[in-house]
Amino acid sequence: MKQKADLSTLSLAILGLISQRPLTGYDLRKIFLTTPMGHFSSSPGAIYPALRCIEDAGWIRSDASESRTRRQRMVYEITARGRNALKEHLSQPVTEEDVTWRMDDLMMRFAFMDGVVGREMTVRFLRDFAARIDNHVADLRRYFESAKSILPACGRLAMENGIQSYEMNAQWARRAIQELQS
Amino acid sequence: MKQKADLSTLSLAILGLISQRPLTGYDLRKIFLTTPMGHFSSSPGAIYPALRCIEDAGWIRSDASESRTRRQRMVYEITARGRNALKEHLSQPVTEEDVTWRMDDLMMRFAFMDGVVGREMTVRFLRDFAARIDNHVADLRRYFESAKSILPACGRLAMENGIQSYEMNAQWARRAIQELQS
DNA sequence: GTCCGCATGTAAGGCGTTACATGATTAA
DNA sequence: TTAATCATGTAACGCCTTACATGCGGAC
Repeated sequence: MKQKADLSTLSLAILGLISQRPLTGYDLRKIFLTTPMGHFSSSPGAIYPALRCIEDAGWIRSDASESRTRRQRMVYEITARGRNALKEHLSQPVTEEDVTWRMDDLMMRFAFMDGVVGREMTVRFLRDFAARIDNHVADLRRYFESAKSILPACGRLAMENGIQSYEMNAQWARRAIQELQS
Repeated sequence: MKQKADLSTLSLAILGLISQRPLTGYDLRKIFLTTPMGHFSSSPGAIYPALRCIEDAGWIRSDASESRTRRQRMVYEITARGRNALKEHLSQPVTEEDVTWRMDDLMMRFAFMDGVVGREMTVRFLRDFAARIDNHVADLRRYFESAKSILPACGRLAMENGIQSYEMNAQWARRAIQELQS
């Protein structure tokens, strides 16, 4: 009943952050509250249960020695199994469904690749990402061409916004590849 | 206990679609399954309860006369109160929080403005939208400048993606204003 | 008369939100 | 010693998801 095969976006954010350096739950809260990372989630009622769940899976461990004072501060660090789980999760291929429904999740996956999956895998991810988006944009354009004559003005503009968002992401990915390879 | 002051994104989508023409629950499902509208939601377990809830609020009504056969097909149409509620909801000012956490919702609001709030209000919405985004982008850039030296490569690129997404939206809004005024 | 598609729903569960509870440590 | 801040958590609820249940009508 534990062992969730895949990570929720929040769990991924938490595991990713802890993979970069040991953190307490409170540190995580501060990060979510004070940086754009918080775009994805937020506060105690979500973070502490998720932390517990990730700990139960054996992916993080609270290191008592980190807390010099006798305070009840749980400093979590990633375990070897946790790093493997993260690596495997970040190595999943980019699917059509990911692009259609989970763009935020894809971007989160990308954001934590440094030091976990290697430069080559990162570039492959970006290439797949861009290619999947190209396909998806082609689908959207097909739909758009068939529907635009019956769409009201705002509906049409909103749809154009959606298409442009995807196109911007594909362009960004191709620029990112250049930058990572330079 | 009913009377939810504001609409969930799904309820807004449903009310907006029904405001354009009478629809059954099944029609809505088909729209969500076969068009990019479905990006926001999906299937029976969400749609039928939401429909019931909107009906209980008095915003839509099932018109028995629409079903020629004696089948159990509920054709819903918007009521005068529903149109008012929709109009009021779409007239809400764009807040900093909307831009930070509910961009999807904002785009949905925009998409249903035709025939509900008038061209002038629509243009005002877009102007506010663009201005709020400009502010938000300024905040993000400030953060980015202070953090980029310590961010790992992928984290930095992901952050740039976020900023560019917002900028694209502001540009889109300004183009949309031109188009609506021409 | 059987099967498929139309059409509406319910049940259980996941995951996040808001609001509240609780206690330890530090600064005044 | 009192208040603010650090730090962790629980309870109730909202809303969506997946999976299943049900029953009518038309095509063959």
